[in-house]
Amino acid sequence: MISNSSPTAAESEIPEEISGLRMTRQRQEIYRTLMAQRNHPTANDVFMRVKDRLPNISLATVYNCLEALVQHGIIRQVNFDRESSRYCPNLAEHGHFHDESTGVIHDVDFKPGVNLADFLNLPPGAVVDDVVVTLRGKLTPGPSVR
Amino acid sequence: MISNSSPTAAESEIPEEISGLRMTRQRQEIYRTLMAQRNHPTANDVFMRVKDRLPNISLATVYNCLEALVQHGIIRQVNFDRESSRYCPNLAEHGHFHDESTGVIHDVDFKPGVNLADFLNLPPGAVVDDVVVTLRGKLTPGPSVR
DNA sequence: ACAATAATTGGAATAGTTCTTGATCGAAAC
DNA sequence: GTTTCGATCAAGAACTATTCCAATTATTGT
Repeated sequence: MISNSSPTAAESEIPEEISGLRMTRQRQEIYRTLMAQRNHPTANDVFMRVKDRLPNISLATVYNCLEALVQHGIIRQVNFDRESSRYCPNLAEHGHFHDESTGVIHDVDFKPGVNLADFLNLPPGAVVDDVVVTLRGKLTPGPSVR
Repeated sequence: MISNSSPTAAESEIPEEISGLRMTRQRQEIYRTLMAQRNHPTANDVFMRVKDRLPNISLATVYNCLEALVQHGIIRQVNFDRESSRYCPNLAEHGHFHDESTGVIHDVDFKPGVNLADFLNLPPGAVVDDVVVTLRGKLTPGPSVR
């Protein structure tokens, strides 16, 4: 559901400037591209998609813009093992499930109210700033209820 | 505790052959190296450490051996973002906490009896083969009780 | 509009890892 | 004991994703 769904009008709103980040044409188009097709594209995927609207953009700029957006908390960078980084405009804290049959990456939300310490034996004194949860497996068709 | 602790005698036992993997001198030494200092070394770290005993080993062989050991489930490969892969002889399912102040990586065990579905809204029909949990943060000294 | 600052480009550079090739090793057959 | 054959090893080349660099261009404040 979440992965690859179309953005709502509200989600597509691109602020003129966010906490000191200049919203240049390139950054806008890259952000728009991520929102339009939320299937966790790589930098190169974004590069190819955004060329439609910005034929002169360079891959370096795509990397620069993606990093700027990540730094300002507007998008998230997602890594699977040592594969190319992927980018995701879902800002809610969430994990990812990589379906090995189709290659599709699904967002996985945390159940509300759960705490890290509920299921992990953290080292004493650990203050956690960032949590990454990545799952790999298969999505069985299963009996679809309708 | 777990991270960087010395191995017990039992843990150091290196089987002659495991599920079709020939335990060559190089693979033995690399495995021994991982067990001796369990602080999640990179391939290059392993390369440098193992040169003491195998002065002629090549980095390519270290990569080959590490991959062979990973493929046969004898060690685990752990990745942090796009940094170099690190290798870990702790086979128990566990996550990692990366202490940003010291750079030390601590193993983090799952609490016994917890289930993925207890804290994640998995997509329906998902069969999870592999779970990666990575935490980033700081280890505050805290009031040490003694 | 103008100066100052920041972003973009295209190509070169880098780092980590994988690939290729020929040499070597080891187990089993002869 | 020698031969055979596949697996492993070493060295370096190649590859890929990403970053860096220097020159150009865009954006913002005055």
